[in-house]
Amino acid sequence: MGRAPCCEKVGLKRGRWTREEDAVLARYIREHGEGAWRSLPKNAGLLRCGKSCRLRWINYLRADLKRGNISEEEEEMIIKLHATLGNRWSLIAGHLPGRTDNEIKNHWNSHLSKRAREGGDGIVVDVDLSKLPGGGKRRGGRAIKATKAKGKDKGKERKSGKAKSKAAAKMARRRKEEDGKNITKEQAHASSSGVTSDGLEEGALGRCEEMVSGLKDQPIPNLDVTTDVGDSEPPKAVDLDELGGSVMELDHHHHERCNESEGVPELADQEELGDKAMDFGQPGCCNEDDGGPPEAVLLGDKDMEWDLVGLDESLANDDLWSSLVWDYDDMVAPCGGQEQESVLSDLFLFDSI
DNA sequence: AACTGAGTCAACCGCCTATTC
DNA sequence: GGAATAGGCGGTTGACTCAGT
Repeated sequence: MGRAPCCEKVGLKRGRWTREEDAVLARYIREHGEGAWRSLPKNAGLLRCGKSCRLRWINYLRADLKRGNISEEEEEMIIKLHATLGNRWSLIAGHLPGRTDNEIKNHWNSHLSKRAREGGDGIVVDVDLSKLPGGGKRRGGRAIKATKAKGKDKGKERKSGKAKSKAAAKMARRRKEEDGKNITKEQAHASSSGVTSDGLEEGALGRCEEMVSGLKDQPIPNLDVTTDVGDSEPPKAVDLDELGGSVMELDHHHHERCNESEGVPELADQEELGDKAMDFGQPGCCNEDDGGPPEAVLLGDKDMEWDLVGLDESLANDDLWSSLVWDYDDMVAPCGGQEQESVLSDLFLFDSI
């Protein structure tokens, strides 16, 4: 009964990851890059499921993670995005630099859901998906990433017609099943206000994502890095132009996950970075206990909070920079966040409705 | 000091889509 | 065209922590 496990689980270790395992995983990914998760444990010598490795990397070891408490600004953003997107945590996380879907999901379930139910502060963008083509729920699935195409079927952005209709039939069946069930108010709201089908993503929400991308393309007004980075500090936008040819010196004295014997990359690939050279300073200093202060990234004489394992990779593939799009100082206007709200409203105005 | 209940969060599970063969 | 595989997602679980009694 039941489906086969995602991988051979006999003899695999489960539960919390040890620091040694973290180090092995981080080093392997630094050397070989992300991907091939299924074969990764074997190749890296880890007694873990590939999925577990992926989760560990994404939720904990990745370079651009922002650790510490979720700030009030971030909470506001989560509430607003959730009102629009529903439980699509990965999408929400995509708009909160340094936060993972798991982290946001946990935070939501532990306190924000209650607060959202009670207070309902923040904007709610109501979108009745039943009025949209294929209004329904998108679950799981691999995000389409051009970079992943690697030359194979690059133009094939969506399913083939047949596969699509097959999946659509499946979804229809599923929706029919769900229609027969009693759903909670919250689920209903999420379903009606944000969750979407493939069709929608090509349409209205797809445009929404385009608008987000559009924002990303906008010149980011200022590089606001501080010397005092508390846990509650909102994420900051980074303008590469501001960096100019400056050297980013990465201080990792307090890196909580880096194994001393492994170290961190000393210098990112100059070709990848152009004139933005990165000096990682003394490699491999950090093997401290959990809970150490956040990482500092020195930009000339300025510090900013960051975690550093694999930062070179993030820089190389632009993921890091492309995710740093929200500048809260700019968005949260003195007049009570109206500007932020207007940005969000703009994001979710569907002219097709 | 011992117990308990609530809160937190890392990790797991099962299902999904995309891609490859 | 269909099966197999890989990877991504949201939901759920359970270990752990901590405040309250």
